[in-house]
Amino acid sequence: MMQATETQTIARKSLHHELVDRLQMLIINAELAPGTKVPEKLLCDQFGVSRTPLREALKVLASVGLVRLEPNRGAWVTQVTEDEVEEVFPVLGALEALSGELACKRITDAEIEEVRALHEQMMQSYENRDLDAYFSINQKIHRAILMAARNSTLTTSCQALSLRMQRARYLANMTEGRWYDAVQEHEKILKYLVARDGPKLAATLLDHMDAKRISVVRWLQAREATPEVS
Amino acid sequence: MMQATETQTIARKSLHHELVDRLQMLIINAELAPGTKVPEKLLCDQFGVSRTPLREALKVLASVGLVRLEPNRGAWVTQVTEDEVEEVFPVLGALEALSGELACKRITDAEIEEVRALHEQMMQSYENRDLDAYFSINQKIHRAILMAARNSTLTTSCQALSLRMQRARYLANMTEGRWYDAVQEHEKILKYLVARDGPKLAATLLDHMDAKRISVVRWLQAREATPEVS
DNA sequence: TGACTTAATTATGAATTCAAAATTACGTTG
DNA sequence: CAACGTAATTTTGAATTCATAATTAAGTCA
Repeated sequence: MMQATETQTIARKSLHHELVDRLQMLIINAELAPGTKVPEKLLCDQFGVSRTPLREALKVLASVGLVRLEPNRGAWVTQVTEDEVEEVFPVLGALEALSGELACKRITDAEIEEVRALHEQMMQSYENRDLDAYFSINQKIHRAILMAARNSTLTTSCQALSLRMQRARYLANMTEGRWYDAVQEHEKILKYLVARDGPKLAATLLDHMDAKRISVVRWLQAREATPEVS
Repeated sequence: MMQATETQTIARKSLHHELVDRLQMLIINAELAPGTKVPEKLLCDQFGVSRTPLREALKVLASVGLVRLEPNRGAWVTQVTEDEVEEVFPVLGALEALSGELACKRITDAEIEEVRALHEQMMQSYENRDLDAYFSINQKIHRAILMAARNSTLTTSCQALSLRMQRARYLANMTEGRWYDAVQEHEKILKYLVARDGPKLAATLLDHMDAKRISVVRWLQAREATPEVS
């Protein structure tokens, strides 16, 4: 009746587009380690593609800052630096604040219920001290608010910057105290979303992002002071 | 003593990077018309390059939304739609507001003087009803504020979105009334920058962008109602 | 003539090839 | 044996080639 769906899935996007996604994943999960060279040949073999589409994908990744292209020396996975964090988080904050603002105007009751459900799941993860689950749900909440803003340009911009900050689980570092604070912030986020109070939600998201920035910078600084672990 | 600088300049960036810039220019100046197909072969001939680097450049341009890639049907120059304008301007507004906020914290007295000089030039252009000069200087002012914010991520994000809105001189359409208002807004922008009043500057830039959005949408709507001119 | 097939042509996506640059391996000399 | 210089190897950037999909042109039949 129909071909295997996998064939369709692979055929759906062009090769280079598929590769952009795959490479992004590898970089975010630090399977391609920050600061290392992108092993072009190896990846071609692994994905079973030629260098042409892979290199096309690398150009795209370079344009969003996930890799750096050095003339005649290939592509290198970029590292998250303190300077970069200080730059990206304020921008991300402004964009998330806008998403909150817009979401309050456009979100449906059903969508609010979805966020509430996610929020409760997240709280459960907090109780269980299950950091992986907490982060996964956390991201879903932010994405849900972004979706409710009904602005694909905003979505794209936000996600591009988020990706850069998501690398190597940098965000997964939380002290007990920071985790508690983050949870409190999320209570406010839900409250203002339910109340559809745009300005207050925007302000809270901005604070939330700023607190995250401080936490990440602190961790990077501690990391820097520590001798490199293999 | 040294090679011709042009050789250096050409050698500095890779071919695909150079092509990204060139194609961007062609699209912004509508030499590649919105809605038309990107003439791959012709451009290769004109630039004297093979398809490989040109196609790499097209993938990058697609990722920022200046072209759309249709599977097996090539690259098409995207059109500025009303929906897109309604999406992009709020995001650009949030980013410019942030740039104003940050600029007030970081701008030097010398830089403020530069902006003031640009502002005066722009006013002169307004007196002379020289729209081209006005727009050129206008952009320089916004860029100067952006530079003063000292945030390259913000700069990149802003410029990517600005590019999309700059296409085909859409912004160059102004009624006499809108032009007057824009000039008033710019007086406020300068005033708050000089006073280093971040919040007020941010708010003014936001309003400025919103007014621009309305003006552009109005023009697009009028355009839509008009039978197509060659 | 005008709609529909089918064949020729062209354009696209991706693999391959090739020249030039960078890296590595090796040998030489102080 | 350590530093330098040179040759072999690998990698990179870009041109070329090739299979396939899309478009155009030509031919057929009502």
